[in-house]
Amino acid sequence: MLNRIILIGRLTADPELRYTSSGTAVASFTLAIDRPRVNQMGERETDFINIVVWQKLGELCAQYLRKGRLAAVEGRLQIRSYENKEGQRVRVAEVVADNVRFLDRGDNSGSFEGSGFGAAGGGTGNSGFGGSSGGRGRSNNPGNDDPFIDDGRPIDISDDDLPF
Amino acid sequence: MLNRIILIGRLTADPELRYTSSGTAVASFTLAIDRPRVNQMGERETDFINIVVWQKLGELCAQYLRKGRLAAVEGRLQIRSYENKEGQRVRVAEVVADNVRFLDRGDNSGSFEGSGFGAAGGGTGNSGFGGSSGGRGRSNNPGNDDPFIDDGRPIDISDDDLPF
Amino acid sequence: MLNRIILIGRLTADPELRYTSSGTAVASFTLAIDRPRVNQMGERETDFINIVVWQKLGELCAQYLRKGRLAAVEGRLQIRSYENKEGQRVRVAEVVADNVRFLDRGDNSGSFEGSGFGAAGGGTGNSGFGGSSGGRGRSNNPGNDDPFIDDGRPIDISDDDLPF
Amino acid sequence: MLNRIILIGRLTADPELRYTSSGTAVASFTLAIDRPRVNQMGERETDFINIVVWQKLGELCAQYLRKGRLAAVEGRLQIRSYENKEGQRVRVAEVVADNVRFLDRGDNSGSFEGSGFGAAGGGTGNSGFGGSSGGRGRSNNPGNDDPFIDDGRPIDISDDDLPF
DNA sequence: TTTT
DNA sequence: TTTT
Repeated sequence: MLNRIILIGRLTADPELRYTSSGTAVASFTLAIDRPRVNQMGERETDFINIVVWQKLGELCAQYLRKGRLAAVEGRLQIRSYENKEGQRVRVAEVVADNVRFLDRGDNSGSFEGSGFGAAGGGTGNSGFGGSSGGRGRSNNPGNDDPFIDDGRPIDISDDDLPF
Repeated sequence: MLNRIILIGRLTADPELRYTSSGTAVASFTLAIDRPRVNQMGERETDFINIVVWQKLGELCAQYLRKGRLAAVEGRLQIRSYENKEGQRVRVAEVVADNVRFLDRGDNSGSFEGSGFGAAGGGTGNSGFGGSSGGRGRSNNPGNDDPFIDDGRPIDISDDDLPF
Repeated sequence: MLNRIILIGRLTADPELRYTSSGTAVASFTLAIDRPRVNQMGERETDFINIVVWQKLGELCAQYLRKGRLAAVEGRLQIRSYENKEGQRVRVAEVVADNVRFLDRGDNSGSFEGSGFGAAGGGTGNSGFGGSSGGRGRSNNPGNDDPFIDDGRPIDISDDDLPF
Repeated sequence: MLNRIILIGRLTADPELRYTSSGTAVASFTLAIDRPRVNQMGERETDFINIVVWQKLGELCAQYLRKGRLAAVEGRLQIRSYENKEGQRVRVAEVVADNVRFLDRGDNSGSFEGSGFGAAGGGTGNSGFGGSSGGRGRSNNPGNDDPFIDDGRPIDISDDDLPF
């Protein structure tokens, strides 16, 4: 009935941008978020939360966000379930973002100012990607050392994953 | 830096109430939440999200919530990582709730009215649990058929899991 | 940069449905929300928060919500500033909702099941209003006893108020 | 039943720190938050939202936040109603924060790193106020030129305003 | 101005 | 009354 999450954290790595077979952009990255309190051993723990951003907003994330940057993400928690190569059901939690704010500019930034959903709305058109625009896929990973496998994300993104 | 989630959904089963070795109560249940839109195949999908509630508020959940009930949950998304019996790292997503609202009374309800954090705060005293108040543990599960194993939750809850 | 509010409360009265001069629907109602704790005098206080819902979702609210009903509202807090008839600047806080959930059915309800943003998106084509579709306006209130005046809402809703 | 708001914006001025007659700290400031879209006239509008922060977290805000700084605020929307000197009822909306994050350090900052609720919890013992710790009060404002009057905030904060 |  |  209602599913809303708001996160502020730092990217653990540069975003990855991929495209579905029909050319829809999807960016993914992980946000590191420190827990508010230290645990029993006095250590500060961190949650690493996977974020998925579709379409133009995803392209903006891939363009402007970088490892270490601070971002605010607003979206919906989604539990995806798939079968891994050992035939076991694996459940993956990820946040499907519909609003992302870039909260620091970094040291090397130019005149770019904020962005996110608003900017995405006003955008510059759909950038015209062809079908399978060179993106990563099994063929690019013959050694099967695809980091997404361990990670629970499918090698190829199908249009069935589209949330809209 | 910030991690806040708000959910409204229905319980897939009655809550389970357990106790840590030091006697702290912890309730857990799963919320079924329909996605706002149908997918490519025109099906309405559902996310099943595990909720964990500590202390008195957990006991209130165990007492008043039942399978099928509608509840609002407010908390923090936590990614717990542990090693399963095959020695693989498994990541479990769960929401640690600090506020729960009971949104329908059910047919057989008495005069009970609402609850959640407020009630927990003002509550009626700490209900006097002894140290290890009989809770479930490995000793209660000699056959090792513990449903929590498949589920990614440890058989015994240790005090290290306490979020406060 | 980010402005998100989620409320659950009961309607203090039936929603009011009006139309801008160009025929856009807008519903408004007030939600009564009890504070989580009692105050110094041991009284439970209540916040009365004005909600505004545009377009089709507004029409659904007007159709299904009634005084006393429980609703969840998700949106943005907006501070509107206008000049009253004494020439003073008045600031009005209201929540512009983009998601509303109907959380109880009431006693006399039929088979209606949930709704809100999802339903609004897929909707039944409940549209096609003419210009000023009979709505209330100054001409309907010659005695100037319009409750909206005291309330800080303009007598006529202009298209300038549209948030989209 | 539930009332949660999350905001990210910039302070319009330095926070003000006051104390109740019993010595409880309360900080207040205003957050400027741009609306996500431009209005009919193509202008970007801004909401100015008053924030109130009690106790130690309020003192941290007063210590570290300054005009122009970016902050994330999490709390509850409260509608306070009082009678002004003309005898009219005035309603004031404000957010009572229970979590504040300082999102930029500014140019002249030292080594201070983040803060907010967590820091407030573990804090550095910044306490020990006497009864009426020199704070402002009517006696300090014989000329009645108190800026809070226009603002809708009472001249003296009474302990009745305490939300805990 | 208010809801249960 | 306002911030970048």
